Amino acid sequence: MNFLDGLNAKQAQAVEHIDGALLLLAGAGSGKTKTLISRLAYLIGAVGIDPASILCLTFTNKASSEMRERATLLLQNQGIHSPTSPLLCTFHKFGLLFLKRYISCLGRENNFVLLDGDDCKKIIKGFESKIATSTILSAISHYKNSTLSACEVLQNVSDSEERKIAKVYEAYQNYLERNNLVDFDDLLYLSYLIMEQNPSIAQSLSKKYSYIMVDEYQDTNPLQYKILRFLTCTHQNLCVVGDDDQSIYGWRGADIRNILEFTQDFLDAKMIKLEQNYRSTPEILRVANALIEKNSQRLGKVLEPMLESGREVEVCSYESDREEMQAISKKIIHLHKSGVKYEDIAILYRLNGMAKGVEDGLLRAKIPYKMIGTLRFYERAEVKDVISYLRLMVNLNDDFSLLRVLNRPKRGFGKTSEDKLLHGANGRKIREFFENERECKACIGEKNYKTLSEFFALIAELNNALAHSFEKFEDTFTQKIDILSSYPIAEKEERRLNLKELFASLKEELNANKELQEYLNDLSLSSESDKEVSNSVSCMSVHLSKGLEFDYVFVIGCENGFFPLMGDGGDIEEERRLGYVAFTRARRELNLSYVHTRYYRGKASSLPPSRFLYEANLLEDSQEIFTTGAEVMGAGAMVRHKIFGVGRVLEATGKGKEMKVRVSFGGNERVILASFLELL
DNA sequence: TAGAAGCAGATTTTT
DNA sequence: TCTGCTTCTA
Repeated sequence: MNFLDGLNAKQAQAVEHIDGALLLLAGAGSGKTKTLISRLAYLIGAVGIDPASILCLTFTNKASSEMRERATLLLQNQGIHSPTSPLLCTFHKFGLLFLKRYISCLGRENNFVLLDGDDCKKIIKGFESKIATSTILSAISHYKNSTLSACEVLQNVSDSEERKIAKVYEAYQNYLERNNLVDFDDLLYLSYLIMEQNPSIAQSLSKKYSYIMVDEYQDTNPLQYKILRFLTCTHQNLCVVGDDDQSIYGWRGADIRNILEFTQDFLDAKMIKLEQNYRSTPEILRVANALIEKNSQRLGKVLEPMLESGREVEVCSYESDREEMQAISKKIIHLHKSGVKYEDIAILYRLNGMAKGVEDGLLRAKIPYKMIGTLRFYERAEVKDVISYLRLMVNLNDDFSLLRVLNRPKRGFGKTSEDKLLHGANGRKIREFFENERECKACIGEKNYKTLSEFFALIAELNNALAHSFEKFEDTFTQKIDILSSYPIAEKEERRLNLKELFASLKEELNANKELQEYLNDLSLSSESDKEVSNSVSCMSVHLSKGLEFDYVFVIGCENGFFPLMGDGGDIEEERRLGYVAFTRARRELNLSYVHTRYYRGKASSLPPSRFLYEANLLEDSQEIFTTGAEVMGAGAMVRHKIFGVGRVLEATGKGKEMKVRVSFGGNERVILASFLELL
């Protein structure tokens, strides 16, 4: 058997570990995915374990499909074909499958509708409150991910705001239950509740899945941890893979203690460290190691370079963000001319707010680029509109979808009428209210009643068309519903393409005999229509870059305050891990830059270089730069700048930290924040 | 009803 | 600076 081919000793050791808990601590670029896939194939192909008893959980669809494809290929190459296959999916998909089967334990029907973040926001807004919906939503999410019910939260509130939020949580959860709706967190939270209330279900599931693997274990939250505990209640065959140094979702409830304490949590758990890095040059790894070493909460590992030496990590400073992008554009063009493909280059930033400047800069330099993560496919308004129609076709009682599209395209049923309708329905379903013809007419008027009636007829017509054929359905839809009518002409073409894509995917799934309802739930679970990046520079937040790699990486905005980001609730260790993730994306060259004046959210800010640059030994003597007595920098004074060298002050404006000076460096004039200069 | 104008608020976001 | 919400006006 050749399942161990091409693996190093540690990787092979992990693959051959069969029974008992295993923590595979896999540093960036250490062949984590390869090892995981080899282990999956090994269990099936070499050990002879029934694939149906293997469960493999990931966080993203991308990760699970990649694993599925590569493991299948590996097994095929070994001539192994099995009638069964392992369950390989995201945590949330697992929750969805679980609820489909067991939600009846909570007295609910299994035709529930899965809500996305937008829908949840709207529901929350319905419960009037002065607190920001985003605050409430993230609090509720946090409660669910900590397995706290509204009731439990209410018993432990300490102030009035918390109490209000808890009340909304209670109302929200009741609402979801009444309407048989489920949010993302519920997929796991309700699954947890069911297993907690029905130990026999947990046990039988644990027996069914006697080998469990979890990818990106450092990102698990307490809820996922508890579910894993249920799934392993009859055995300890849990293999988790992760990197404590790449835990960057603490703010979303991920608990780094899950990975730090794994070997204490699971009996006789073994830990194998993968520290050999096959991705980056020694120069890049030296910098990444130096940075992450400054963290105290870690299991501890050092990335060992396997590649040959390359160029030193470059640190550049510029006067403004605009100049920064100009310089980076120049470098990119230069790289491209020397044969580097655009798709091997990435620009990373800590804040999405910096994306705009990056885009402008690349546009000006005529460099093809791709902004990743700006807007998700299924979050686009026109896509959501169509989805709402589809949802209504499945469930006429879905009032959210109804209210979203009743007046889209415009049917003269505006906010006033909507308010009347809701007020009149008084908690009843709109459909139900509509059926009480006389009462409803009296409430919203003849004209609106007719609109509503025609609307319901339209939904019925769509259903009839779909029953006939998909083509008939698509025809009817496009003819009767002009979704794009209210969008500006400039946007229409792109939106039309999105709809085309949506219809194409729908057709494909329905042809594969999928139910419309099933399609809709899966759609909510799938994030991006990952079009393959070809011939363009990738631009994204550092968070989104996790798991990706590029030959050339530019990390912009390395200013103290932006990266690390300082704000309340800021966690310097997590910021540092974020820096580590950013640095370790690079294979050949890493370029870090900071600027003296950055325009962000319409305001200019002048911040010193990132402390990470000092911690990674890329800059020296932070004190000297920060603490120069700016007050004495009058005209004529001689100063030194880290980058521009020695110059003479021509003019000084502002006071203290805000003080700026105009300096001549050998004839070149620049206006610089005084704190960046050293007085000679 | 629907578009315009005015005003607050704005990390990171795998599902 | 930009978005999304509320209020105002034709």
